[in-house]
Amino acid sequence: MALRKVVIIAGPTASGKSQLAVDVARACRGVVVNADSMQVYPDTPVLSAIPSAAERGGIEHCLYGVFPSSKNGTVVEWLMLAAGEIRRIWSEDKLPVVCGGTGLYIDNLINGTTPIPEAEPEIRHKVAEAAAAEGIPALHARLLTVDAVTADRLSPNDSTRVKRALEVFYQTGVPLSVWYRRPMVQKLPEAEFVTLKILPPMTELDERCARRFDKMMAAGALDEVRRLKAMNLPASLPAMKALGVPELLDFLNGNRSLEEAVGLAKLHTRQYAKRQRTWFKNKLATDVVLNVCYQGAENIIFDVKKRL
RNA sequence: GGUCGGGUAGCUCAGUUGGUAGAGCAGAGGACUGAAAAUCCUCGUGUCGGCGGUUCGAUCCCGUCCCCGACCA
Repeated sequence: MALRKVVIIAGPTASGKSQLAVDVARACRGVVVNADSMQVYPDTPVLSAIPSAAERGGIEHCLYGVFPSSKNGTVVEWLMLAAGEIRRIWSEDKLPVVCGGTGLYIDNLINGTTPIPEAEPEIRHKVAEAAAAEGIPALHARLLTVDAVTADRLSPNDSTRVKRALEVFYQTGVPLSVWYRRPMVQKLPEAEFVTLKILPPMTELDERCARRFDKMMAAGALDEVRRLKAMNLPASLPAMKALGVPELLDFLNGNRSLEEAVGLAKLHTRQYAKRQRTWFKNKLATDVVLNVCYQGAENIIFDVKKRL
């Protein structure tokens, strides 16, 4: 099987990855593929920083806004779509340039996932109800009786993972830790990844996050949230958790001043950037590292190009 | 000017019936395989407003001064 190249561009929010992706794509006959868990939803283009037509500069982009905001998208669904797009791009003799800030998506694309049957909605619902009624530590105690290995690994407060582990057990009758002993399956075994990460110092990111949020406000972020609010979606949906959405909703509902909402949104953006930085710094093997935010640099493009 | 509250970690505050103090937030670092812009873990010495006094010992009690807030003049 011939190896095919995929360029991965990873970095924290506001580090300039979208621009870098376009520049790489332009230099290498590329198509940009979104790897961002929020940019898959179409209703917050401003707040989730989906590249505008001008920013795309005539380069083809895909997987932006592909899920309705009412949907609870998952990594695996994204992986299937991404694998499909990447193969299509190859078939057109072009270079896939995967760009995004969601470490989990990129990690799973490169390293694969363990195939586990999907939990039925009724089971997920039951677990969610139990969590609300009894609290996460109680669920963790229950997990301990059916999957001690996973329970030991997890904090009793880790709602996302404790619920997931229980869902898997209730759905399949097999503990998650047993599933994880099986080999991971790669969605694109024929791919060879060229990985590029942007890791700017936090001081630089801090400034850029704040400035960018001001730009988002000027670009109509508040109207965007007003429209989203009118859709009446449950607050638990991922699309409702995009940075800036909960904060601006609080303002629209009269629960905090606009100034306060903006301040909090900037803070949360910064904290998120920090988490992304940690993931990419420690967990993502990398071919090329850029230690400042990308603002155009030919040598980086050249560096990527010679690895293709 | 008077009375009453307050002045404790970067911020908001708790507390010590006198044995030099602790939460939340912020900050730093970290984890991460099906909601991941999610979720979680670790990290807390600061003249306890200043100066005196009482005491073996004061952030805590007393005096005095300074600052903030409310009310009364």
